[in-house]
Amino acid sequence: MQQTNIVMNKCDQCIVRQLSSLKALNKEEVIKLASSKTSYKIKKGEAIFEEGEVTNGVFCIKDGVGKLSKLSANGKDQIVKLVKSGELLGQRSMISNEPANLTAKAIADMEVCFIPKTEIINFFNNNNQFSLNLMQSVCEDLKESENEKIALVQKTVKQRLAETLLQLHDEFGEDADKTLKVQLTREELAGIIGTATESCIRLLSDFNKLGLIELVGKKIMLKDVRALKKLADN
Amino acid sequence: MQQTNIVMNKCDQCIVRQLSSLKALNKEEVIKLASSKTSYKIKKGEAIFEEGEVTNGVFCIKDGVGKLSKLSANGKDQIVKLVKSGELLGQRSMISNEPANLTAKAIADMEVCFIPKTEIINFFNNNNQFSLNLMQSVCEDLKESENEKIALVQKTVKQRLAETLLQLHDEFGEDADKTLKVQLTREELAGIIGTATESCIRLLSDFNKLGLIELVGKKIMLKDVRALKKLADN
DNA sequence: AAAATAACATGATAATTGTCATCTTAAAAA
DNA sequence: TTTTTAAGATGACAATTATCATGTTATTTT
Repeated sequence: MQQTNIVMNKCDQCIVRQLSSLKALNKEEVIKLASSKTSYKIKKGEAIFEEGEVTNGVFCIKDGVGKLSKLSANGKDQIVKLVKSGELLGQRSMISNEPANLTAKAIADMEVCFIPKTEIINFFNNNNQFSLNLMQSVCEDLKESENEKIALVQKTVKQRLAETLLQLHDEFGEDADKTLKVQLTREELAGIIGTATESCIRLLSDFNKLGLIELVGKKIMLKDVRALKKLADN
Repeated sequence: MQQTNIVMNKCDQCIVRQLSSLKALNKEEVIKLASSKTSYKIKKGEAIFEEGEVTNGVFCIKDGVGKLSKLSANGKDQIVKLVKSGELLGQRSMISNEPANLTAKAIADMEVCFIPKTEIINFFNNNNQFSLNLMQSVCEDLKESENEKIALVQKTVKQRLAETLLQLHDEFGEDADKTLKVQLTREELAGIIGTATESCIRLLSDFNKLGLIELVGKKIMLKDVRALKKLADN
């Protein structure tokens, strides 16, 4: 009794439980979840899963930041999405019954839990609110992906960089020194906006000269959010 | 009794019922469906719904071809997805409880049925197989969107055109004269691959000269599928 | 601390793609 | 059928972006 309580609390108070589709689970379900999950620590740069791998479950992100990306023929890494604590990972391929379409790697040290597919399917079939949540989460991803697809075509690299900087600021916030909290290399930033690393660096340098941002070493501080917004929207 | 049978058969034998998530519905549910749906005919060029519109339900495509697109600031129409008979339309915004993110227009004369949201939610909550199907359908869209997003960045316009021609051939097949069955204008084709109309026309002309395709008036015939595949995959 | 490596930066140049102008042909409207 | 409009085609040119080369500055590793 004592033990189940401890285990339950572990999942019950978890940030993922509070923010993701899992918030729809009832006490009993959370207890089941806690007993079937396994925890991992993943160091910056390491992979959670790789493209083509069969995951057979989803990953809860307790802490850290990760990237979902695909390697191209010419060796460039196109980043499809960043994920942070509170989110679930690998929902799509689990539901589609397919190997992972993308590689998931840690950008900052991560703590994740793995939940086996059988558990998720069970929740999906028996908890309408959970299945609706999961559905809405995938729908949200779809909308975002479609809009990014459109932006890739309709906006210039400069516009996309401005837009991405604003998004990173919105989603991850800033450090005490007012710089962006997510620590991306220029190469990774280029991978998000879909351009060459040099182009990205050059534009950051331009933005810096124009006073839109300030480069503090490798870190980036947004100086003129209004102008960046204007630039992003053309 | 006689009447319910007739109505039920109408939906029961419909191609959408056979191909979409709706295949999971049982007899009773199909009867409910048939009594709540409304049918429309939509002429080529007309809209089913427009961006920003609240649809409050999904559309079944009984016949015809449609495009989901978004108009850019400079007046260009980026096509996100083509839809054909047997598919459902507007699932995402219905589930997300949001106005439509994209505009849906007919590319060829269409017959569609509208199913109100209340019905779909009802099926979703009471029929596990239906909700799983719907989920998988959205997941499939997501995977496709992500892969297209990656292709948009990692491939040249030439490669994307080759790829798109092959996809159109795969998905819609060819007419008796061996030309592609979907009748897209050059502008629409350009909207799919995400390029300027002139660039698209120029590349089609190049492909023609290289013997990869043949231009029969406005129609396109694939002549060398193998070479097109090689080009698309780089 | 020294050496090695990775990340950042910038110039020079080439390739790709977009824009504008003009023309032809096909389709729709009068 | 004639007129008008839309779609397709092609050239000339400009803008954007990628690539290659090279140098500098931070990080790691030894």
